[in-house]
Amino acid sequence: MATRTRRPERRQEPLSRERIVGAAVELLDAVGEGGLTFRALAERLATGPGAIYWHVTGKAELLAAAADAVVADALADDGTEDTPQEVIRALALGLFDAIDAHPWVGTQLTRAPGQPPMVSVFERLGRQVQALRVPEAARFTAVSALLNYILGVAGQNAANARSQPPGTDRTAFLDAVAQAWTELDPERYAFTRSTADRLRDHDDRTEFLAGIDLILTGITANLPPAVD
Amino acid sequence: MATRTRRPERRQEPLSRERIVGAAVELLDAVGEGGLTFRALAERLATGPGAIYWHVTGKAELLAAAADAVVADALADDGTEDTPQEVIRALALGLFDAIDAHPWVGTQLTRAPGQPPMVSVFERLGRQVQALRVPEAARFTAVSALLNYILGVAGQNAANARSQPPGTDRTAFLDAVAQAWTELDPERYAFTRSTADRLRDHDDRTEFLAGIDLILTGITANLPPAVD
DNA sequence: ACCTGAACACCGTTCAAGT
DNA sequence: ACCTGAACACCGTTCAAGT
Repeated sequence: MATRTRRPERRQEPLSRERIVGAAVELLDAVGEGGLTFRALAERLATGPGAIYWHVTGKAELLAAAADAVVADALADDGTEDTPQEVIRALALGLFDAIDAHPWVGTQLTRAPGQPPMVSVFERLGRQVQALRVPEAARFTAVSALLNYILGVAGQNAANARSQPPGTDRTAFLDAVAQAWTELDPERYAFTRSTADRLRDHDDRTEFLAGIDLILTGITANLPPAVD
Repeated sequence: MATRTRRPERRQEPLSRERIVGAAVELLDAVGEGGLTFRALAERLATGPGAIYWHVTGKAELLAAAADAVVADALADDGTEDTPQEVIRALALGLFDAIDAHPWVGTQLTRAPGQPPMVSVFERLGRQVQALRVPEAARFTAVSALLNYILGVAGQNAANARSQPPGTDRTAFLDAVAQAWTELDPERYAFTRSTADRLRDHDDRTEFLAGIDLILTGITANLPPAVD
């Protein structure tokens, strides 16, 4: 009976929602948004496409679950920052890094408001905005601005990734775009042309954070003085 | 021969890129993102699906062209506003209204940087940021923040539209989400729960503009004093 | 040059049949 | 309860054949 115990069969564990979502994340990372197929996923799981439907209602839910898994991971640790600004920056950077590592998440993040895991982000941002002493009437606006900005960057990241085959060199990509900018009409696109160098040299992460800081500055600009 | 001149045949004009894109916009508006099909579009144009490929390379280009047509329309008039802030607000509102009327545009707007028509938006924002006396080194960040915020709202709008059948009542939708918020765990989602009323009553357009103002405040907060 | 429409390859999803 | 995989409906795209 040695042969039977020596090497477990290909199908090690039974299928489960967890395994399916995990395999979906791997597939999405490997081949990008267009590569997630029930057939490809089934092959990876050594089963037929129909089996997946026992654990997941369809592709939309699968995609959402994959994105949620990645984001939940990024939100896992609460951090030990001091000021509300620092907490917000850390939260935003955590999301940014997750999306940077899994660009397809960028498109999935934008969903009807109040779906997990974005409601968690909303909640965390809200608490910090509150801690910043933003008056109640202005909090929704402040949190929405931060969230929309984050979602915008996320979507842009996803679009950049989609426009290139997965794993393409980032510098080469930026060089190409910057080059295209310098070839624009000098009159109609004077500003864009003059910014080509900045585009080429900028660091996405730093730039993202600078945008967060801009919004934070706006949020805290006209706060009533503290009265404790 | 009266019968021949009385009523022109179904196929009035010859096919053209313009007509195709126009029909695509109508179809997208009528049935949403999922409804744009080469077969449905061909039927609307009283031709076969293959004919479309003579004028357009594929679905991606068609979608992009449809979005560009809508956005170009929204950017058509330059406005007569005075301050840079006012110009930026008017530009942003123009985009917002276009996306509000054609939610599917929201997903198409996010593309590789420097594609028309977003490079026009970038350019216009850049000129105003310059007019605000933002120093050169900070302009790229400022414009990116504004643009990413706009794209985030656009994407959120598109997601909301997608989550509902086209033409669903907006108030009912917000009521449902707000209701869901009030049913969240009181401890873990204290802030979100307390914001449900604001969500229900807020006006998207006003809120969007308030976010723009927040970023503008951040951009102008620490400018060096004018020295003219 | 431009249009036609059948055909191809591929996809999400279903479902009768199995264990 | 869970899995299998053939089958269905539908899609983007191609292309030989027409005008």
